[in-house]
Amino acid sequence: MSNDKQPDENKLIAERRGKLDALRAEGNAYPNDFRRNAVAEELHQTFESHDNEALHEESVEVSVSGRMMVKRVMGKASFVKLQDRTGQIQLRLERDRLPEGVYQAFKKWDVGDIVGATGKLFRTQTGELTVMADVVRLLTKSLRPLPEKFHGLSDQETRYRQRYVDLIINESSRNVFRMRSQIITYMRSFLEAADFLEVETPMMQVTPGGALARPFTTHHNALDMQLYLRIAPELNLKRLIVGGFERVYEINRNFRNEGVSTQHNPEFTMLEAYRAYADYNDWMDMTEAMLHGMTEAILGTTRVNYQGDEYDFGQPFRRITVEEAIAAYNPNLDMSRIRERDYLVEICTKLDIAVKDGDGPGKLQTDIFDATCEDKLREPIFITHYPTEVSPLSRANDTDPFVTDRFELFITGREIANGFSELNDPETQAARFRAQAEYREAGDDEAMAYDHDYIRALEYGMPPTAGIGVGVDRLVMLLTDSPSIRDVLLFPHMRPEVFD
RNA sequence: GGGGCGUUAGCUCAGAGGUAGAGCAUUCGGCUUUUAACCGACUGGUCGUAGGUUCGAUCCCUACACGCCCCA
Repeated sequence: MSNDKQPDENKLIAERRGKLDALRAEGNAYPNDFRRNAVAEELHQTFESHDNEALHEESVEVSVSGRMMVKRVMGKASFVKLQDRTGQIQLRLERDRLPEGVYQAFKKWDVGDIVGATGKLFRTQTGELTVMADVVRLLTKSLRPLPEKFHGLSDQETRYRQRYVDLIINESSRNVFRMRSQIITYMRSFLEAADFLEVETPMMQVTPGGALARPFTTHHNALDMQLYLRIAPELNLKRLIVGGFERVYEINRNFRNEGVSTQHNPEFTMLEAYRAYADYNDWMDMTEAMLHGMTEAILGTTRVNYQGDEYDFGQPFRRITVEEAIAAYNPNLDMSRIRERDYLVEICTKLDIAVKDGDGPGKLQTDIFDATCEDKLREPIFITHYPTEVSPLSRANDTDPFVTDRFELFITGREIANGFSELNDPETQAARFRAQAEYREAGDDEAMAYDHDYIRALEYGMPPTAGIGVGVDRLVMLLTDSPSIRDVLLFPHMRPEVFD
């Protein structure tokens, strides 16, 4: 056993391996017959108002277990703190209360070991609820020392690569992931309450669609064919609307073959939801209601602190069009010419935005919006009416077909959600796909592929529908005040570690 | 892809062209109500990797790796 050495072995680990060898010699070093009947937080709550005298009279015996995070030996008695999933509970060990030899053995145990104990509750002189151990057992030997007790673990790389250590040490990190779970649970309950059906659609697709992005490719050996990891579930979810489910949603991973940054991870989580007989205005209302309710339920307030600034999720969010936003942040522009390609090219040149031959006025408008408006949209705001040219799956506006009935929600200068009334005219959709195919041939590898089956589905008739996508990771970042997406992903993508 | 910063003991961090430092942890001893427990003694290093400059490099230079941040 002990010769299966890890490459980063050191003296501290060697000492613990020696202790493990001794445990093996004595019997089962990894027992699984200890059962607890209480967890820390529950005990603190239940006995919050019980003083030492009351506890003595009640004579409450409990069994607890967890990781030993503190070990203070004072001669013939010791204090220990065990950390379980709810918090920490203190033990007191006295040599003369424990069976012969147990206390001597305990002295060899290390901080980080998993320990179980049974005994009566009491309060120490300073009032801390504590278990006076009559039984104490080492349940799992920890071979690796934990980070230093005061400063903890702050090295970012180790926190991401060895998330298990981060979670052991950093309460704040545990809280981020608890809150992430609550946020997703809230989304589910919000949508379930509105009679949405949760579905799961393929991660591996023959034709990647539903977004403008570069896909990951993979290969199916038995069928000898190329497959793509999905960049969005959109087209499949709308097939389900055609199928008659009318209200569906999926919370799951998308994969995009792009750079890694504080805002981007190659795989990330999206909520996508589609609702028949609704339009993009209905979804703006629902999104507002969901975020309002979510912040209240999870944070207890609709005021969200993010990186030193406060954002109000309680008020109705402003709604302005892309062109209004461009006008607001570029006061010198001649808005009467804002759809003229020549004029837009001129502006882009001034702004140092690269213009490609195939870029029409809609694309150029969007580029100008991205460059001059996006990062200034701090308070929650819906930007509406994105150009049809850059919205191949959105329904064109009835009175102004240059734009679509689409919105994006921005908060802290970041895109949080994207929704629109769906294009359900199969012939128009086919034409939009053809246009995308031309962009692709012109060299745009983010352009959409023509999806024949999706057109066929629309030909059966998709009821008037609107949908939304919400970037779950970015929302979690906002509500947990996390500066990087890696802080809200349990195992963020990292370059492989070299073990030499 | 470009730029900036970083990489020293298990962890958190100092350091200076001339024998590598602290605190915590570990090891040993003491201590029966501690709270970063305390007291005493000891131990622990390929200074990210590879080259170069130099009498001498962990320090200066170059490249590379990994990470963090900013930009595209």
